[in-house]
Amino acid sequence: MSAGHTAVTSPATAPVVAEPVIVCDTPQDECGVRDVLDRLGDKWSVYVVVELASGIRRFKELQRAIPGGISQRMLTLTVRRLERDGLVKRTVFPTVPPQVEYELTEMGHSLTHLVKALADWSIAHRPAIAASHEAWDTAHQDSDAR
Amino acid sequence: MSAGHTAVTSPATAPVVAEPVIVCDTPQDECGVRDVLDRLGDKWSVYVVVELASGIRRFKELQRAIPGGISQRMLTLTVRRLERDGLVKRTVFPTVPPQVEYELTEMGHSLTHLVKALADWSIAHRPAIAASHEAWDTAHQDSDAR
DNA sequence: CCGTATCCAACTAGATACTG
DNA sequence: CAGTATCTAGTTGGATACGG
Repeated sequence: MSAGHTAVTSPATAPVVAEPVIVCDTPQDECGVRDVLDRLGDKWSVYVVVELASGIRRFKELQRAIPGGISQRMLTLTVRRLERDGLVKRTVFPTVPPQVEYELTEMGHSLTHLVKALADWSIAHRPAIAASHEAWDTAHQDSDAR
Repeated sequence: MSAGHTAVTSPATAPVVAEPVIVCDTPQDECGVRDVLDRLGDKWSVYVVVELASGIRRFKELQRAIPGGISQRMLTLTVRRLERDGLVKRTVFPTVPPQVEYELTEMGHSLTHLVKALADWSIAHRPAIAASHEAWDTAHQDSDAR
């Protein structure tokens, strides 16, 4: 195609977009990304999904396994929400003392694939992000905070 | 066999785990999923990334394009954070009036692939989740506080 | 046009105590 | 053991006004 000629409107000339820019059809409607994020974006849901990905867990087991120490209240809320979403199945055994088991549903398991992808990306780019942080902080230590 | 009598130890018998249960090596350390989620889990970051996936945008363009109407404050905070993370590149043109352009970095573009995966999952499972919600609500409209 | 600063409302999450 | 209820602290996000 013809070389650069009239880039009147914007100072930027090259689109630079290397990839096919995959996203979605309707930028105005957030395509549904928000849905998943509203589900996993909270503080604990991911931990529960990750732990449950390894198998069936009881309430207390779940609580102990989750790093950071989740409170009973938050674990209950999180697990209830996941159950309502159909990602987790809750089974109550009418024993004494009571026993409740949690496990991922099929849909819940399919989510673990996404979580895995997220983790992979995170680990792969962690050094780059850390470097970017340092560069930014260095460049802004005078004008920014303090 | 015997009726509900002594199911003391563990009522669950079969592991039921169909998939290879892919997640990560260290369940105790959240594997790094939290990192990405802390980045995308907020209210606006994803919208910015999605919009920027289509090309270079100016501040005002970004603000107008984002559904729901983001405030200047939040757009600034969001975009600054993404810049610090190395996902977005910010270019200032010393013109009058000032002009600032935002675009995804290479790393930012790689993130759009994840966002796409998230969107796909969301759209694919949206009906199932909605159905689950309805079922749950119906089953709990009596015992739960509406 | 592109922000920054300040104040304030809303939501989220923790600690604690109590129930079945 | 597995929750529920209540109260409170911390964080997030919006509105507005002002500055470069």
